[in-house]
Parts: sequence; structure tokens; C-alpha cells
Amino acid sequence: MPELPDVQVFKEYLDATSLHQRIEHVRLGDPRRMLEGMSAKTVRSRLEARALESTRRHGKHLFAEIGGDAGWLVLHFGMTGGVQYYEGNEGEPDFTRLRLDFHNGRHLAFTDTRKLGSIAFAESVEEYVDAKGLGIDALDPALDKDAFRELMTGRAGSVKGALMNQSVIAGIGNEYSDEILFQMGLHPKAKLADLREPRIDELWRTMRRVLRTAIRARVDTARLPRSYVLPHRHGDGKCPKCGRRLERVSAVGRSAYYCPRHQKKR
DNA sequence: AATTCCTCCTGATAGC
DNA sequence: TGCTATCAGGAGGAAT
Repeated sequence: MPELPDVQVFKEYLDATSLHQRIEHVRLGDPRRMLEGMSAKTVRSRLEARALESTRRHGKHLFAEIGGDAGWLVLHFGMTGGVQYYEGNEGEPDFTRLRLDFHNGRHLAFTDTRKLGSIAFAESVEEYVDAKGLGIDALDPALDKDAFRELMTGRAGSVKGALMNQSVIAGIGNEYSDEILFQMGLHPKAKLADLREPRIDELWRTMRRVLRTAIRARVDTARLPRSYVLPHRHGDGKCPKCGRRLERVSAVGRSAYYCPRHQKKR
């Protein structure tokens, strides 16, 4: 669920709430395999008595720079992750997996109901991105039309599969790939090889437009343009263009929603 | 190289 | 009420 636009909103939320405050104490809440082998003690020692100084985002990963050249905290949100900054007397949110207690009595909670996210540390953003084999961020200015065309050329398989492949382009998941395909009029199983150059260019423009529009809407479905399928993407949702019932098909191991009238295989 | 299937996790929901 | 099955869909790994 948290895809590029959601994580961008989390980033801006951290920027507005959690920077430059001394971390007095760190608490972990049943993180189990979310620490990828790290001990709770390691997590505490890397954060306590320091502060978060800046943030970056790459694809679906959020990075927070730890003051004193102590590297970066890396958060991945899985399907149910989120962040919440709150006053001391409000009580910890449910499913808090990592909690930073700041000097000013406020707290930052990283919550994740299903624990499919992760907490890690990295020496630098580049080092982490490289180690994980992540592709270029979908909104990286360096991913221009030519670079995108190059990435999409010579690939077998579906458009959806390429968009969702984090080692090709980082940031797009099931929901936003559905929206991009809907805006393109492409079926979830449409093959990349069936797209000619002008359509690839259109895909690049559509991808960027959809992601930027979602960020501008603060990922609030009520604020998305009327022409977007995202708010209708569920069991008995209707196509915003024609009112027809959306269909569901399994594609790239996920449930893809699409309008059978507007989305074709090529 | 790409896709399918399985696993990790938990909560919401539907059906009996 | 309570049990069971299914779905949500990020990502890694194995099999195809």
C-alpha cells in the first residue's frame, strides 16, 4: 500500500515534525523479523542521544539522516506501515514497532500492523540503494524520456510487471500501476513489446503525472481528479468514465482492477 | 528473464 | 457467538 506517493507524504511529515530533536530513548514493539537480524540494542545505540537531521526518499524507502555522521535510518513500510508524531500524553498508537522519544516530550512512532515492513541502517542512501539492487526512483529528474525508453526497451513481459519491478524503477506498486494503466487505456496484461515508441513516451508522461498528482492530493482519494480509478479500486467499484463495473484479474501475482471497455491489450 | 507460487504477518469481512 | 476461509498486496526466494 505505501507506494512512492505515500512515502513522499511520510517524508514531508517527518520534515515538518521530527527533525533536530534529541532522541532521549528508543523503544521497539515486537518488531520480530523487521530488524533483519539486528538486535534491539543495536537499534537503540544507533539512535539514542542523537537527532534526525534530514530525510530522503528512494522509491518506497524513507531515509532519515542521523546527526553526528552516524549514517541513516532506513524505513520500509510494507503494506501497513506508517508514521505518527504525537504528544506524550496521547498514548502510543497501536502496532508501534519503533518509537523515538524526543527531548521535548513528543514521540515519533513507526507503526506496522502486519510487520511486512523493515527497519535498517545504512552508511549512505546510495550504498543502501545499491546493496538492495533498487532501480532509479520513478520521479528522479534523471529518469527523463530517453532514460525511460531505454529501460523499457528489449524487455519481455507485461507493462505492469515492468512498472512494479523495483529493480527497474523504484516506487510503483500494485495500486499506482493500476492507475497508470487505466490512464493509458492499457489492460493489466498488456505486453511491453506491443507498445511503439510514442506509447512508451506517453507511459513515461502518465507515470510521472499520476505520481505527482497523488502527492499533490496528499494521497487522499477524495482529492484525486474525477477521472482517476484509484478511489473505485475495490470489489464493486465502477469505471469513472462509463460507470461499468470494474473487473479483477490476477496479473504479476496481484489483483489488478480494470475497465474492460477502456483498457485493451495493446 | 519473467511469472507463478509460497511465505511472512494481521485484521476485516463473508459464510456457515 | 465462534469458527473457518478469503482477501488485502510489499518483497524475497524457489520452482517453472
